[in-house]
Amino acid sequence: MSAEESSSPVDLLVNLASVADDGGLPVSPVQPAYQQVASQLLELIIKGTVSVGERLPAEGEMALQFGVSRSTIREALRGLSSQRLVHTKRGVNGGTFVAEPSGEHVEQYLETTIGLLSGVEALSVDEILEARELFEVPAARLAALRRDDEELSILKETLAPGGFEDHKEFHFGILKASGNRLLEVIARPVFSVLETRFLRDRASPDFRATIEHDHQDIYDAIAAGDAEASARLMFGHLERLRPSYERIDRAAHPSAARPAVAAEPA
Amino acid sequence: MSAEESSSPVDLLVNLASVADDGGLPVSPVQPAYQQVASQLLELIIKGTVSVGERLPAEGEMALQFGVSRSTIREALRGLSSQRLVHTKRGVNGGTFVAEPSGEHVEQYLETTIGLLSGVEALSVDEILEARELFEVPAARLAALRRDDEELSILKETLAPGGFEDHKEFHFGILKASGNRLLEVIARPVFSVLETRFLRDRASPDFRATIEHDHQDIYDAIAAGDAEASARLMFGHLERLRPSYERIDRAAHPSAARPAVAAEPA
DNA sequence: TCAGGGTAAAGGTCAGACACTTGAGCGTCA
DNA sequence: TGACGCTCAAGTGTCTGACCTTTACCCTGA
Repeated sequence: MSAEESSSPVDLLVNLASVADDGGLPVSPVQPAYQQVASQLLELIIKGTVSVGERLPAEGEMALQFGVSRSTIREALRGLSSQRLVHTKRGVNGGTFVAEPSGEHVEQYLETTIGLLSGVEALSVDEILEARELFEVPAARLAALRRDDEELSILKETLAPGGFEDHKEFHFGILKASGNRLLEVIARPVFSVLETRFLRDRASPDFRATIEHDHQDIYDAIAAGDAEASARLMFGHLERLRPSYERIDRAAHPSAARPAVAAEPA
Repeated sequence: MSAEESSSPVDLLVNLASVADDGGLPVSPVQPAYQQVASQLLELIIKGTVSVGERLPAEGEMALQFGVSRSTIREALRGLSSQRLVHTKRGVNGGTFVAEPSGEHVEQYLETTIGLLSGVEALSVDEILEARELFEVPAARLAALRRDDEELSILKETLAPGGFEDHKEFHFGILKASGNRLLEVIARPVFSVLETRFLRDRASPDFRATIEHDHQDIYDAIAAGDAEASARLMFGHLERLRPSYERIDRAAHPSAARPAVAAEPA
């Protein structure tokens, strides 16, 4: 422990040797060094010991401080950077920086994972459809109450021509207008998974017309600030779409066939 | 391209050299090799070219196939394994395996990320509280309709002694009883973030008693199968808890002060 | 004042070596 | 015959040390 300067941006923990728990039934005594390093860095980030945008020591320095090789440090860093907790820059003044957490990445992650879960019977289409209802119906209600003019005009633009993307953008627009960013971040990937993995009849003749008609009605309700109508119409819209999604084995859980619970129009 | 045996479990893509897009405004022409490798492996996993539980080639083999060094392969693998897309085992018959996606990890990831987002003004407590309401009120409604005897008895156990953990377990029990695993996976971390980061008055005198009383009422409604009462009571419960959470700067968005939209008791 | 090249810090990549883990096969001994 | 234990080999984990590449900054000269 050379107490030479201690001028490093962060005083890293440095105690690779302790075993930590695990909890798993299989024995697995120690974690690999790269995991231990990653855990310690993660802790620094979560606890705010290093703040967003701050630079971590150079890889070589960290290797010295942790008492491991640079490769090990790099492997730990790769794990963190793939979770968008840090990002690296090359060149002079380069280095590893604590990343600003972004909703976008969460969405991307959720989309991948929900897709994977559904492909492994850990999640049925019914559950995803139901969750979508649970998210988007209230979102429509909130949008009617909170949308500002800009959000409204963006929403309106998605009504007109009938581009493929507009279907998606309409729903995303409502989520945005709901004013709840957590809801938005969570509901978007749910929507995306349904659209990209389970939607059939994508080009059916009436299908498109029905959707566009529904969207128009929902838009009108939101524009009018009628919360309950917005919710009711969104609910009807989603129910109408329901048969268009492919069903896969509904495993385990005895979930009722038709939820029909999300909205309760007066 | 040695077409010697081609007996490898997976025929990897091998085309490190193409640049791929990026989209970012900053120039950044090519991606690092480890990212390209990670992307290609990710694609194999998402598209199901390699299925869950299957073993990827050994690190050394992949290094040959991709035309990069083993360190590069390992860095790519670390990224994937930190997202729980693969996991590695040592020893004979060890290797890198496509992981079974698990809800648990999603929860853990969401908890971390939501916590981080809230610590960076990208998410206000109000939004998280509102989202919780949006998730748990319908969950209570669904639980009343779907809970089986086992779920009910587990729920009952969380009522009695008043342990600290029981508060949490009660809410988790309801999410489980809702029968929607996606809702469960998403709502649990939202709850956890609120409890661990924003809850004050944790040990207030009446606080505990109020909570336990509410829980009892909700339990009774669920046990009775009264969906609307369950939803209404859960809504009331959450509204009552609301002042116990710390407020932070509500940035940007003009979100209304009191949502009070999640439930609409008849 | 501005353009151009040099420089050095830091990440990216490579090669090769050795250590550690662990299942499987084999052999020994009771 | 069966249980114990040894050895082996495949594969990940880790280290070393080198070199390449990128890039902000400085210095020089027109």
